[in-house]
Amino acid sequence: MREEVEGDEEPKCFACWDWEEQLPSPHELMPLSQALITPDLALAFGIPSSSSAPTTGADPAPDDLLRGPHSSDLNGGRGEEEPARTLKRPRLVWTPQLHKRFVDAVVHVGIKNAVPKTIMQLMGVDGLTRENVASHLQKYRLYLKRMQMQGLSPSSPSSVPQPFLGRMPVAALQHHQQNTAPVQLQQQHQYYHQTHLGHFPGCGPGFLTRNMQPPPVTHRTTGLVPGMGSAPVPPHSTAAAYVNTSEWSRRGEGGARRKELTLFPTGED
DNA sequence: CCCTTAATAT
DNA sequence: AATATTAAGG
Repeated sequence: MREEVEGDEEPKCFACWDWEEQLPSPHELMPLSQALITPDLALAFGIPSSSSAPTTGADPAPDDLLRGPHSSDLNGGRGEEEPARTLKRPRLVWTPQLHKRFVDAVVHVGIKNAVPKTIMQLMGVDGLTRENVASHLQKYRLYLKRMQMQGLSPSSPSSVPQPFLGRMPVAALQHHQQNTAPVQLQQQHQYYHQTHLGHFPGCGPGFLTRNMQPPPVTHRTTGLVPGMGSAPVPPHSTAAAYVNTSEWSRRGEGGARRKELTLFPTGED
């Protein structure tokens, strides 16, 4: 079923935002919780853009990218949106901001209710799919599990000998009320006011430490990783590992990497 | 149907 | 390596 369509490269690459240098400080660029996806994609997928009406959800029809023969209907009776045919959405890039939002949502509802759908809704990032979240959640859980294991591994031959991390700051796993759910779920940006979870290891020495973009370290000192809230970054530790960077411009030799979707919430942080 | 997990693909 | 997708089981 997976047929791939090759050869849709886009000459444009926004790979170089220099927001690190000069953020438009005036006010937020976006009102709140508005996902940024390339317009092309938004249209192509008929993703409900809160800003512009999805034109009846059907298809505005520009199909720049897909020259598809717009067959009347293919969904045999299922009159749904079908622009998404043959199109692959770019891989989602979990930026620290996005991840933060994810973690906040998880913590907010408590582990028990933290299922993909709910998380997705709470995050209120449009363009985010349940699969996106599910996949991330799966990984996130593995991460948490490892964290726990380190805490209590009395005699496991295979216990990971991590030099650091002698504790298990995993807060989400245990506490948090059995939130039966007063969580308001609406549709649009649903970023509840974040529960001042003062600190939470959104990402530790193993999670999102990769494509971390250097946050606007204007005056915030500390190499705080946006994704981990204000985790107790060891004063001298390796926390610095995040300065990575832009894989955007490196890593791949020839030139054409896959398109990536970096939708991100207006980082309200 | 949705969720979870593991395995696998890209 | 990070995500996506799928398969299988609940």
